Amino acid sequence: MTGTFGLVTLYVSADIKNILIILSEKNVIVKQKNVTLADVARADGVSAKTVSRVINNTDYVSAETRSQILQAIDQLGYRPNRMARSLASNRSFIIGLVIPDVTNPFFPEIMRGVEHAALERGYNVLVYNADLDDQRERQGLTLLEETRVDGVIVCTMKLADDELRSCLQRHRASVLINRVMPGGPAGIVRVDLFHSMGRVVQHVLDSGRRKIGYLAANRSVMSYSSQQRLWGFEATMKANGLLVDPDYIRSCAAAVEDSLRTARQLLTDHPDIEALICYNDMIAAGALEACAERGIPVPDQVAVTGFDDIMFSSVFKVALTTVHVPKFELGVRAAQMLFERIDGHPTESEVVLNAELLIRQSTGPRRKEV
Amino acid sequence: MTGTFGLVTLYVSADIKNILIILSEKNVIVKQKNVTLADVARADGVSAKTVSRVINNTDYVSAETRSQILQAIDQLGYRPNRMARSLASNRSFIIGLVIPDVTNPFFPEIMRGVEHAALERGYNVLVYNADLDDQRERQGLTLLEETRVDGVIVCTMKLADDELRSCLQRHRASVLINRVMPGGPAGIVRVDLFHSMGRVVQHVLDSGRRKIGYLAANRSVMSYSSQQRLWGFEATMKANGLLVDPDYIRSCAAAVEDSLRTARQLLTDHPDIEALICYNDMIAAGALEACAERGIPVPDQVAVTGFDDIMFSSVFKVALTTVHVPKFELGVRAAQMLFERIDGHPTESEVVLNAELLIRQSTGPRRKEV
DNA sequence: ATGAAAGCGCTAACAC
DNA sequence: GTGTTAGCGCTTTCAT
Repeated sequence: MTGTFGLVTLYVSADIKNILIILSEKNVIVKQKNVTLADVARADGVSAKTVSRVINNTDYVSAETRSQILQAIDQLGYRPNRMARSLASNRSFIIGLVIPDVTNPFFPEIMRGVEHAALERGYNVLVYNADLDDQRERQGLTLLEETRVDGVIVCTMKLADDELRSCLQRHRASVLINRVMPGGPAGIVRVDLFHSMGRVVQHVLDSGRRKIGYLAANRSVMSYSSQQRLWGFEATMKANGLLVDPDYIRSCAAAVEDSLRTARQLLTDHPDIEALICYNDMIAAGALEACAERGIPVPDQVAVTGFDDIMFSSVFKVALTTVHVPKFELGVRAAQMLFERIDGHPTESEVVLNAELLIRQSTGPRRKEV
Repeated sequence: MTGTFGLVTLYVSADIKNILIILSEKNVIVKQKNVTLADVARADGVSAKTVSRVINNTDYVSAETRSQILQAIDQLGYRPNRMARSLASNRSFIIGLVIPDVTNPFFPEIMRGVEHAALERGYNVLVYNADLDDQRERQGLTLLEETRVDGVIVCTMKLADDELRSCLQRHRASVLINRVMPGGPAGIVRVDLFHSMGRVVQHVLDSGRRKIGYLAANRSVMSYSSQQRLWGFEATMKANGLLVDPDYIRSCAAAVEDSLRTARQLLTDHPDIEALICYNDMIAAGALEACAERGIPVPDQVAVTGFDDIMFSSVFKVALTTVHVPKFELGVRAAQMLFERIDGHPTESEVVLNAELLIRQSTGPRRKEV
């Protein structure tokens, strides 16, 4: 083929589809696109297998051959095709991570933990954000299966036990974060949501408050995590001889806007409320806003608590009392547990990490004179 | 093969490696693992290609055959292998998204936009979080290349122009968010960072303030985005006949903790400061904290501004004046632009979306009596 | 220490 | 409408 581009005439003999022509100011670079293992092998006069040995660091290859191959790889701009590699080896070195909502700062921290542990082991992480939609949860799990990831880490979701179990069953290995599944195929890494919420509630009751509102997070179905926290609340109330009026429990989406609306309504319906216990920090942010709007002093009149200890909980209108959950660590441990399972040597089936009550300004003694 | 498990004797004739035996309380389920297209075809007595037609919805297949195949797929639990599919078709239907920091709520919103647009087009999104590390940025771009994604969307990063250009060059299609690259291979979707920051500064100056501190975000290298915002600040100061004292400009990591430290120091060094202009909302959160610690009233004594309008900026100690950036939209447009490029019909090379000054409580008239 | 051949699961380009 | 034949780019046997 002959073509004239500006002042340059190119003579190209190879397959035209595989040629990449780069024109910069002073020079013309003709490169082959889609360079394959075979191309590298050909350039070096060795077999494909030898090149494969070099890029995978398996078996011995003479130092000389190796460096020559490395050089050719660099020169040709070769990048191994992961798809082909996975297909042939039946291993993708990718793990999947399904999270319900990236916009909740709780999950990005888990992501970071998973990534950290994965990178260390030479794995890559494919993150799927379900965006609070249970249809998307299904889609994510299916996509990851089609991608033939080596394993999946799933954060607490709305999928029912049965469906989730059968989804996980289909994966080579799986780990659940903050969700239990007795007799399920998955490893479990979690904190004790029930008792942690209990500690929050006890802390609030200890300051002499009795009329307690609860802001729950649930749309259609209640997740395991919503359930545990709510039960923790109820159990602690009961343990203190207090009745829980169902009208003091409201639910909303785990987002600032929605919880603000819900908190407003609750405060209007029950102006005598002395504390707002929230499912998580995002909801607590809305609760604090609602109090601020109404000029309700926190904690002098109303105490507010969150859960998770997201990065921003200390800079809210009032620094938030919450439960510090080791998010990064949760991610790291989940990944490690997954690798054990991928390798076929699971040592533990469940790990419970510590979560600690973190007392800041949004709780404390009630000042009656208000 | 014959094996005795408990009371059950199994006679299995197929390849033992491909058998999955599920023992539940009452029954034994023998399933084939790793079901392939060929298995489905065999079960139905049709050719592989016909099955392929059904799962891809290409060409016509008689309704009867189709429903039979669908049934067999369901019964066998078949899941197409994306790796094999990509390898054969040279299309992955995956796009890559590289973001610098998931823990900054700015990026999750972009993610959602990209995902939204991608899902609509049948694409999946592989997110790579560089975790504020330029080495990780490289790794991400390389991983995506090895994965043979159909295109990449890259959010403003620290990689130098030359290196980024050559990375993008290697991809089939690419779009940059909030970063320009003249003559580069990538499409561009951005907001006008320079002028938006200018508007923020003008707004602050208009309230009569003159001693302005600037909290920049940069570690080793300044990103395009850091640069634009800083320049916007400097240009507006100059346009108002004000000198910028370099010691009023400090830089820190874009995280609450670090900006708190930096803001403290700046306020100590220059107690006469009247405003803190921040690179983004996360840094502004730290600035507000520093003011709160010192009992400095905002905005009566010091005004504080952010940039991005992250979800939490309205619930900070003082509701933050900031620039509302259409994050979701940025993601959607970037994805759409990428698809045009993947399809080989790019219509636009650069799109500039509107960003608006959002005035909340952290700015306003200075109250001299303080 | 290196190579040859087969095949991973799928799609593409043709047949029929 | 449906089947056949080749690969896609790599790893795996098994040779040598």
